[in-house]
Amino acid sequence: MTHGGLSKASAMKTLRAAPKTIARDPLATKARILNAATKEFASRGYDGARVGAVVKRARCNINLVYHYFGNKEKLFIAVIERAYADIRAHHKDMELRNADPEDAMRGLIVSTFRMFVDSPEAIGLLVSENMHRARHIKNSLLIVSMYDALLDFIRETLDRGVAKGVFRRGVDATDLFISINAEGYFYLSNRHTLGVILHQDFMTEERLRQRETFITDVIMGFLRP
Amino acid sequence: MTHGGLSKASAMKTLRAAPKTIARDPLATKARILNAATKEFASRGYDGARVGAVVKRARCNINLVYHYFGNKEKLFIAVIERAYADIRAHHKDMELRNADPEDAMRGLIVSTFRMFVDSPEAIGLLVSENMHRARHIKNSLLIVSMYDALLDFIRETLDRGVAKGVFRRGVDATDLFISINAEGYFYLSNRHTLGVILHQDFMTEERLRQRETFITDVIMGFLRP
Amino acid sequence: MTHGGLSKASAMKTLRAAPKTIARDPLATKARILNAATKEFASRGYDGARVGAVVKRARCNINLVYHYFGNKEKLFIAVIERAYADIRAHHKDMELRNADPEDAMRGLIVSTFRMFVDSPEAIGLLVSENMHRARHIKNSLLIVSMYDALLDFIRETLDRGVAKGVFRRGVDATDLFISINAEGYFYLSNRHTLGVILHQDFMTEERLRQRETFITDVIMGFLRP
Amino acid sequence: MTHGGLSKASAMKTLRAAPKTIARDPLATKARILNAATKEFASRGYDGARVGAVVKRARCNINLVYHYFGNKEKLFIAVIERAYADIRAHHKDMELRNADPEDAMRGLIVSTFRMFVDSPEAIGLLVSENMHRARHIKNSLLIVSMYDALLDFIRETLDRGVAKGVFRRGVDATDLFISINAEGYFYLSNRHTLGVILHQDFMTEERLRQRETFITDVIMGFLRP
DNA sequence: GATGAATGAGGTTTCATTCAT
DNA sequence: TATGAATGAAACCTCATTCAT
Repeated sequence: MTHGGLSKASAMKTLRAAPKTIARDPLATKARILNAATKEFASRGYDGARVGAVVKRARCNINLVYHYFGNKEKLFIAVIERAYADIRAHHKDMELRNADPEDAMRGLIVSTFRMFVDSPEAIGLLVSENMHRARHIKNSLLIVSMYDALLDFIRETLDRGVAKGVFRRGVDATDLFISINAEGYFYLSNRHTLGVILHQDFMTEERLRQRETFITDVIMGFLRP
Repeated sequence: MTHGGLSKASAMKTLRAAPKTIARDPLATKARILNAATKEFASRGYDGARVGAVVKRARCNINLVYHYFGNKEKLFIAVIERAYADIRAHHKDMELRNADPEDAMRGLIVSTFRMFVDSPEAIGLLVSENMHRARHIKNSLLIVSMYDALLDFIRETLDRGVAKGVFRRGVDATDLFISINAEGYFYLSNRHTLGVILHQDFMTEERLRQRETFITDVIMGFLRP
Repeated sequence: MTHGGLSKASAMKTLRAAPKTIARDPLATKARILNAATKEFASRGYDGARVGAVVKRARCNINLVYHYFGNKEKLFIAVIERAYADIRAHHKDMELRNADPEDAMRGLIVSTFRMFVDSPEAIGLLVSENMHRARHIKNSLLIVSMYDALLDFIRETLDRGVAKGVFRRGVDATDLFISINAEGYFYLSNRHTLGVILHQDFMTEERLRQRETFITDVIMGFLRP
Repeated sequence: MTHGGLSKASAMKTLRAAPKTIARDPLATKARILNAATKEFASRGYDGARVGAVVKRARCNINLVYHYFGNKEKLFIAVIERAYADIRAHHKDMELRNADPEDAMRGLIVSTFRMFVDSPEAIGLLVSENMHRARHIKNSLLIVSMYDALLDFIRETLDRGVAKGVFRRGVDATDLFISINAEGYFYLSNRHTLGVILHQDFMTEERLRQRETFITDVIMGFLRP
């Protein structure tokens, strides 16, 4: 997920007359709103987010938000739909790359962790959506079936590892998927409280590398036969 | 300055109405407020929580909240301080129980998971506190040093396991602590979105037992030499 | 932490009602608010003033006050800045009118008194601002230097009177300025308590004329060599 | 007026058992409340004053205020009645002291100014009472006739001065009384705004002496035949 | 006499949303 | 398309006052 950078391309097109308002480029405006909303919702949560803050960040009039997205809730839905799509896309190109089951698994672990690190909005949006009991994504057919392929990939990789004799038998793919995500998600989502009770800064590049290695060790160590 | 003259009626009519009291058990009232606030903050987050909802749950006048706790933020601090104390107490009596390092580690894993299961508020409060960048617990000396002993326990258990030849060498206690928490926390905190994308109900007793076993397997499997 | 589970209904129902607009003349609305606020603050003081009373007088929605002025305090600042500007403007056109020092001084005395009489808000606002230890005007560069020119005028008039032999020597311009204001201000600001202890109505046109004459006599009598 | 010191005498009696509460001396408690209320009302005005602040200053329970004084308004009335009595008492012993009319007049001028300087509460209370259109003192028979004697004294002194040839003829006693008060009152009540627009500190002992001299010069200079 | 719990009313402010241009 | 004025609802909080002990 690379929001905040998404609008750069279309923002290029905005260099024209300039009538008296900044941008007269509907698509760019809409993208700017979506990017701004992503940051706002991710960092403050749905309830903490202010549509006033979104329009400030997007440097546009508040009514454009309502014009393009209807209301706060629909704006939020647009935000998480795009976020989920980005997350899933992030995984897709990795799935078919490795023939070796151990490399494939290691790739998934690292890619999952790095996705959370590189897309700080992802966690914030997931937090919000869970606080609201997944009310929004529940109705999104797109999202509901988004992870079927990924689960298949995990299952298949596990099977190939077992067949090759490098993975233990009987590991549940769903639980494994959850664990792979959990190890990175919790580390990042709770970095502030963890920082306080563990007296560390968890966001230095060095510490992140240590965590990446640790997570890989945990999962791969567990998978050993 | 446009002229206007002094206004017609003077104010100073401050005679208010007479109330009629009901309860009259201060400790119980305060406890009721704290319990109600815990539920409200945990389920809605700090921003989503409404002081009005707290008093409704606590069946008391709204001003008692301000009488006893000052304001919404101080009430929230009181809530998380108690929550942290409860969580920590939950671990304390477990720490000294097992001589065997493997049993001790298994005990910690299970106890951590069950704590999250049995105290649904814990996760909600942690979520909120992290969304606000831990700004409340940062100033709580009590909380800041709360986990030092637990970390020592983990370190010592790891050492004993290594000495006994049942644990691998060189495992970082902090990362292990994070992983043990992550495995249960994420499963529960994200159960709603996970439920949607994985088509499962993660809160049945059976599924919870499965997860408990899985987490134990992951950590203990990883720790194998 | 007492257990309680997540609460029943989720929030996020933020659909508000639809309003029906009336006016639509922003400048007039803003002016109406400022005028109403001037009266309210002047007659009740800053603390006694109610934003609700302002909007009632201005016949507008309460939020427009916040839309245009930010908050109660900023509204108050806007009110006193305008009031000071009006007071000062009241004096300005008088300063250059008289070549004769005695006429000039008499003009200042009368004009000061009449300004207080004609702008009943002025006194109320000054009272309020002094009760709050001038904390609002302190930061107003405009107001801070507003009276420098008037003081120069007084100084110069005194000098010319001394040179002409009609004023006594050594009169402090600042103290004279204070006295000229004091004589009218106190008479008007304290008219209610004075009315009670002196058994008079101080606001009849006749009584006001008597006071005007008296003040002129006091100052000019004092200035005699 | 010497509030704030009034309770010292009766506070002496408080040195006894100390059951568990600070003072068990009703008179001292009542006096403490009255002194505290005087300061609070004087510095904040009626509307700005908080009965909570009064009880904090008086170090007593809030209900004692209601027990002794009924409510906020009655407390305020008690405060200004005592203040007026003190002001009047301040003048009384000066009235009969001087046989010489000029000395008597000078004495009144100085004594009035010093009364305002030494009793900072006096001005604050007068300000409040005038903002509320003298609502409270209007019904106080004591206060209504309090100044009759003082006015007589001024009239008589003026007459004696005219007879002696040192005062001008035809000066109105009421207006003179107002002016004598105005010169000191305004200087002190408006010292904050004056400080800002005139760039001076008006409360240094030196500046106060300068003002005292100036006021005396103004009135006595005016009274010259 | 003294205390602290409890209450109701209302005040300021925020915020999502819609109307009018 | 874009803008800013206008609106209603509700949130947090304060404060004077009274009840119960």
